[in-house]
Amino acid sequence: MARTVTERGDLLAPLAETFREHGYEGASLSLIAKATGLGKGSLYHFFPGGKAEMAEAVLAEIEGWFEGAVFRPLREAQDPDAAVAAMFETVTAYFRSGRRVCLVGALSLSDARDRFAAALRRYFALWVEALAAALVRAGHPPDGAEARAEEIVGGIQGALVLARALDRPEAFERVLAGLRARSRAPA
Amino acid sequence: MARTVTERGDLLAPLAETFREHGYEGASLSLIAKATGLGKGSLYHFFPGGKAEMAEAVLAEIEGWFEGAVFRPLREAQDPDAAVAAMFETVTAYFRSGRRVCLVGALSLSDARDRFAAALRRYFALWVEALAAALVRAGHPPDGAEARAEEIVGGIQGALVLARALDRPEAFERVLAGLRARSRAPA
DNA sequence: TCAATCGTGTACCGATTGGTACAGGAAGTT
DNA sequence: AACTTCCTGTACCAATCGGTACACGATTGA
Repeated sequence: MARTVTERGDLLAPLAETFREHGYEGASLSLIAKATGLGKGSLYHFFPGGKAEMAEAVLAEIEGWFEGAVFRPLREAQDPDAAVAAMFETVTAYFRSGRRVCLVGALSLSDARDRFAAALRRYFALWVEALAAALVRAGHPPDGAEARAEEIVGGIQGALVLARALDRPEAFERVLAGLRARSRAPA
Repeated sequence: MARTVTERGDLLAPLAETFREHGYEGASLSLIAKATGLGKGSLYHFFPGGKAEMAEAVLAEIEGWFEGAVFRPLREAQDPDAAVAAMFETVTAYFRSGRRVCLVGALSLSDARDRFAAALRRYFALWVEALAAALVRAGHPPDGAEARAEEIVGGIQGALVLARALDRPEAFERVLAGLRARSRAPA
């Protein structure tokens, strides 16, 4: 049979997109096979644990991407306010202005939440923690910083829900603009 | 065979809970049968359209409940600021302080979004519209009112995502308290 | 009392699910 | 050239999916 020498890493992107579009339960193996162009044999070769292992791998890759592109800059940037601004830009691009679903958020509301509870919690905990630290360094009062960070991270997730339900991507950008304005350092 | 004379309306509550817990795809007919205590024969007697008709009925009932308990009070209350406060209390109770999922929001992120697009859009559009009207009557500047309403409704949805992912219901109440504070009439 | 209607459970349908088994070809090693 | 490892597609599995058919019992009205 033909051999294409696929790398496991190359599968993560189409896998993620399939899970985003159809959810965990809805992403059937035949859909996954179509998206990756691989048969079941190859899929089970790379992911012996089946669908669950595929989803775990995707979640790990997402967390890694956010760690490098969002969380670490928030924690370490020299100008924390600029880092917060960059976060909004990065997130807007990542979610395609509200047209793309957050897989972590979608899984959190779904049936599969319990199965991936640890990964889901870690993703949001890291985000809130990093953002709260940046807000404090930018001059926000420390005691309210975590609550404010939760509000912003939650607000982004809610904006995705709203934009998708209303089928109006501009609502996403508008809500994010409001969140950004309010995250500026207070006078 | 035994006849229990079930009413169609009595089925909506267990149906809604099943869809909330397992999503649309995940709510199998056997789960639904167990939750309602009815066999397939009875279910298809009340809902000839099958699962899709059950979900439509549940969404219609949810919209009706929110119309009476949330949307109309926002539109018609004599004290609009008190109506906004009441909305936060009603919503907190309805979502069991973040332990209960918003079915409309969850469906919006799921595979089933396209199928129920009209109902999902209407629910959120009604909510944003009613809230924006209340904010204006409470003294908020009219040009930013819809954006602010979107931010609040989205914020509630995001708080549900966050509380569920973090498995920390108090995060829901904390975010809602912040939203409430910011929805007060400006000086 | 008899017939019609309404609810109901069970059996069944084809299709699809996630997962396994395996044969076999391509590439690399010796 | 023989051998091994890796990757691949196909065939197959039991289980479950949403949905249909239908027969039976209870209720109701005449």
